[in-house]
Amino acid sequence: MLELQTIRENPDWVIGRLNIKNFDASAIVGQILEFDKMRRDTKNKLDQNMAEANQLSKQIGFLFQAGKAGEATELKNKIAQLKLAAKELEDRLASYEEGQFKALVKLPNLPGNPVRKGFSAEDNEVVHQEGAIPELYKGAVPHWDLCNRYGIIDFELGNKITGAGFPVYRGKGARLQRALINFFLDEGIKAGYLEYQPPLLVNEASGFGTGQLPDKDDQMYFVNLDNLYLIPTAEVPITNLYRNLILKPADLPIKNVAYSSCFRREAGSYGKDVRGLNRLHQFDKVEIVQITLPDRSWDTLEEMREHVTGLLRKLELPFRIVRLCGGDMSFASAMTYDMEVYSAAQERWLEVSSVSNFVTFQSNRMKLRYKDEEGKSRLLHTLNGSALALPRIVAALLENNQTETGIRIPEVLQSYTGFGIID
RNA sequence: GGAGAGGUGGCCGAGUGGUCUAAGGCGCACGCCUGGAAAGUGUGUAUACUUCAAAAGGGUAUCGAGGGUUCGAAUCCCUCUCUCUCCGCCA
Repeated sequence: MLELQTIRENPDWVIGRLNIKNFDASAIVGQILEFDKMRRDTKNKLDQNMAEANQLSKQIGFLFQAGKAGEATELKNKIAQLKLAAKELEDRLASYEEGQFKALVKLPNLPGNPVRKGFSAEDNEVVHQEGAIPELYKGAVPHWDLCNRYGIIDFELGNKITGAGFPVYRGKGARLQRALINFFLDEGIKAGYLEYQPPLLVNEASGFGTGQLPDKDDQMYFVNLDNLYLIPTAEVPITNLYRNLILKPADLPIKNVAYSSCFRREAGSYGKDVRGLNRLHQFDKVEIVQITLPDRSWDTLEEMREHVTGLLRKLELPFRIVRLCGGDMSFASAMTYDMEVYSAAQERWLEVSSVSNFVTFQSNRMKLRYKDEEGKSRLLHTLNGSALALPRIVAALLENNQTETGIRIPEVLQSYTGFGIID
């Protein structure tokens, strides 16, 4: 949620920035300013009204104590009139506040300075690429065929017990999952992150805090009986740990890492994008989250990008980093780097991580603040990134490392897997 | 699932209709005291909105949430919610 003050002070600038995200904000910004004026006018009237009523009430107390019941009755009538007016003012104030809030949560986050205007993934800017694209032997196949051949991931069994998008990992496939999770967590801890294990279900307030609710609730699984949502990413519970807090600058930065299963309905996806491990309803991910002072967040974004880069290097995967254009960025993000690995048998880049700076967008929703030198409350900045999401890493590892005699496991993982080849 | 007890400031905890502008304690900040520290001692210490050019100051709201009674509610009534204890079930 954007800060009201920003919109109030620079409405045209806000509209201009949102244009980079191809979002026409002029009508909504106009609405917000209109509601703001009415809200403040009404609040002023109501406050004056209540101040008068409060004062009269106090006088009645004294009059009763002094035994002057007659004068007290007179005042009572006066207060009754004030109350009547107050009720009407209160109702109006509430409707203005609601109108303003509803308009405010419709606005996406403003893109940061380096973000370019663009309409789709085509317009994203490749800022880095490294690692040799492997040349596979003749007869190399996509990962879903490999999974089948070596019996390590069973998509059919998942269909049987749950449905499409819920694969079953088996034998060395299961072991590889566990190895990757441990490797990613250990690397996070080495980089100074504190490990957490969050709940996999969250309440509505948490969904709102990180920006999944309202409006994107059709992307989350919902547990009807208890009004809980299955998390689409550990970002949601881990960031919301700090909801409604005022932190001390000395506590910052907060650096957390968490493994969790992630659940996504992925409504509307289809085709080759969803084949095999490319898009799942349930998958595993290690997530890094940072909370920083405002002047640190852009450097922190680069630091997090470096961390993820290091992981991809150690896994010996060819990868590239793209800076998302305005049109491809998420609702809540101010800037996002996508990390993509090359999947040699599918001959395409697969997104395995998204590292974003949300600046104050989430913290404003969560009321996550700190005290500055003057003792004023200010919003903190939140960031997060996948480090890393498993399925597409597994897809790339399987495809890129396949040989005629089996699938080679990268050196760095072998102490975790306990084996060097899948055959 | 059943029964009961609770939710008060950063924390603990008092408060059953008007001086609550929330006692007291702990913690924290800044002083005093001290050679330095501890102890002692003094002062200060919630959030949001709003008013104001700004600062100072002021106003309104907030004692889990929402509604109600009343001139007046932390306090009385209703609904919801969360926590704890016991029973049941159970990894």
